[in-house]
Amino acid sequence: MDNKKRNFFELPDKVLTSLPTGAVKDTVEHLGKKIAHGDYPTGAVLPREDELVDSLGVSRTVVREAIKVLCGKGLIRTARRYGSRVCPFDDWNLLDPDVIRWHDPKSPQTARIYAEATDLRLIFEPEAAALAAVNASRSQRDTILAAARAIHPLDGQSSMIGADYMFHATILQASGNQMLSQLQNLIYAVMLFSYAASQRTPPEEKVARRNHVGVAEAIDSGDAELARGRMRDMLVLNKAMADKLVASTLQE
Amino acid sequence: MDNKKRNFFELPDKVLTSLPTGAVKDTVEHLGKKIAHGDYPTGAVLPREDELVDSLGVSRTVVREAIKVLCGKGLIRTARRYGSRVCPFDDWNLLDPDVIRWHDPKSPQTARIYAEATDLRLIFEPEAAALAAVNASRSQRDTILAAARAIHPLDGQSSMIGADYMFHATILQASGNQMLSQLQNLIYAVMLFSYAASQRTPPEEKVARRNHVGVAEAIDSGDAELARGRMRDMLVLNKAMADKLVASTLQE
DNA sequence: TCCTCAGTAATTGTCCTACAAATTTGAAAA
DNA sequence: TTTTCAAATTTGTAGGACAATTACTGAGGA
Repeated sequence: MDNKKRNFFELPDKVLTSLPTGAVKDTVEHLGKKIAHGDYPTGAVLPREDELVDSLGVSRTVVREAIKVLCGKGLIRTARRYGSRVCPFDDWNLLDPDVIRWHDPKSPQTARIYAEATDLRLIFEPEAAALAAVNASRSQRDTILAAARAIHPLDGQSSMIGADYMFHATILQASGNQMLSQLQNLIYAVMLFSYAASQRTPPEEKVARRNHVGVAEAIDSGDAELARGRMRDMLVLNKAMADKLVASTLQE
Repeated sequence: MDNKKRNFFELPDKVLTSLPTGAVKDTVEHLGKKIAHGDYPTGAVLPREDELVDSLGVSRTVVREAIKVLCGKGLIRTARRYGSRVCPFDDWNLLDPDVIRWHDPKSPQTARIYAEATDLRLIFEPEAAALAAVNASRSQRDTILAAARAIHPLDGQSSMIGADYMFHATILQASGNQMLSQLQNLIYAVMLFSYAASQRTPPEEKVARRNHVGVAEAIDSGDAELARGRMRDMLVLNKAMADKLVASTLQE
């Protein structure tokens, strides 16, 4: 079966703000990113609605609907005569797909967030792998195996991330737990960050691929214990690299 | 120190939709609950904006802003000439505090969700306890201990839930991981469901209290391994009860 | 100088109307 | 039966008016 396409696993280029394409979506994205990037620090007041109308070139209707969406995600809070203030970070819906996606992968400020996300992965993913070993369907097992084997450094970074993401996302889905499955957004963000922040060396890539295949085979064989252990080992290694990366990013 | 107030741990009666109080918030809550309760099944089309204007007695502006917020949480999707359809359940932001809160604790339909949430708790709470044993501040350890000891069946259900919630929420906060901490919404929802669906017997309550205090003392002593183990044991027991409850709820 | 209090101004909240854009529907034609 | 095209319908955007709330200002008094 050598005729299988190399670039099989595509990155989800289309992001999924469930808002319809249009001015409101664009405005939400624009403001959401600016806030997540720290352009407006905690407690800062956003420009008035009128000013946003002028600067963004949309109607007040659009500005208001966008602001309401951001309120719903906990990023800002509005009050009459006061304006729109940026909420303290604790109040943000950090697990919201959009909020996760809006963090700037290239910003050192968000390195801390990715460190926490990596810790979370270390908690969830071994269990997800164990559940997947039991619950995965035939086709899911195939996808996981194929994705693991598709991690070829030769194919370019985009293809690698695509396969890597598909591997982890499918395991979460195969766990059979829908809430667990939603954490794939987190994994995706962590991946973008780590790929953006560091180039892995070819030997590291080779190890990564072997580890992924090992996990996939354990899941395929239905061995929950083995799958959990291998996933944990892989992520521990991952976390060690992430911590080193975060430390170097923060000290700059 | 017997003069400490019994009803010390209050339930968070005020819900925290970060939307300002007003017509928009009310409309979001109204529609969000109806959708989460299954009044509009997947793929169903919501009433037109005009009809909502009439039936809810608010302006179209308000209806539209509310709908946009719900779009942002993945509950619905809008299109010109088509209306607002309810998205498939997979697309909902199941970890959004509001979405979690909107599930009807008394509906048997949502029992499945709470089963999944209970599984999730079993995954992350033992680790949170272990982290808390290491990272908790002095006052956090005190709060955890006090909350565990405040689980008195005599004080009434509301007070019990309050103490129970404070116990688990403080542990998550003390873990030092902000994303982990946000899962306290999940715990709160599970708690409301289980307390609403079943009355625990006094002996069960006594066991529950002893278990909580055991975890709290392990955290207080800084023994991460012990804390993890005790939390897991407690939750395994909890899950057994939850599964029994879900089974009986579903077969009705 | 500092405090109190009432008035004023500023900002978001709600309502309304009008029109644009897109897409389903249905009828007409090949 | 299939294709094409027009019409009707529903959400999307724009913009204006006023209400409600509250931060700010300044006058007056202690």
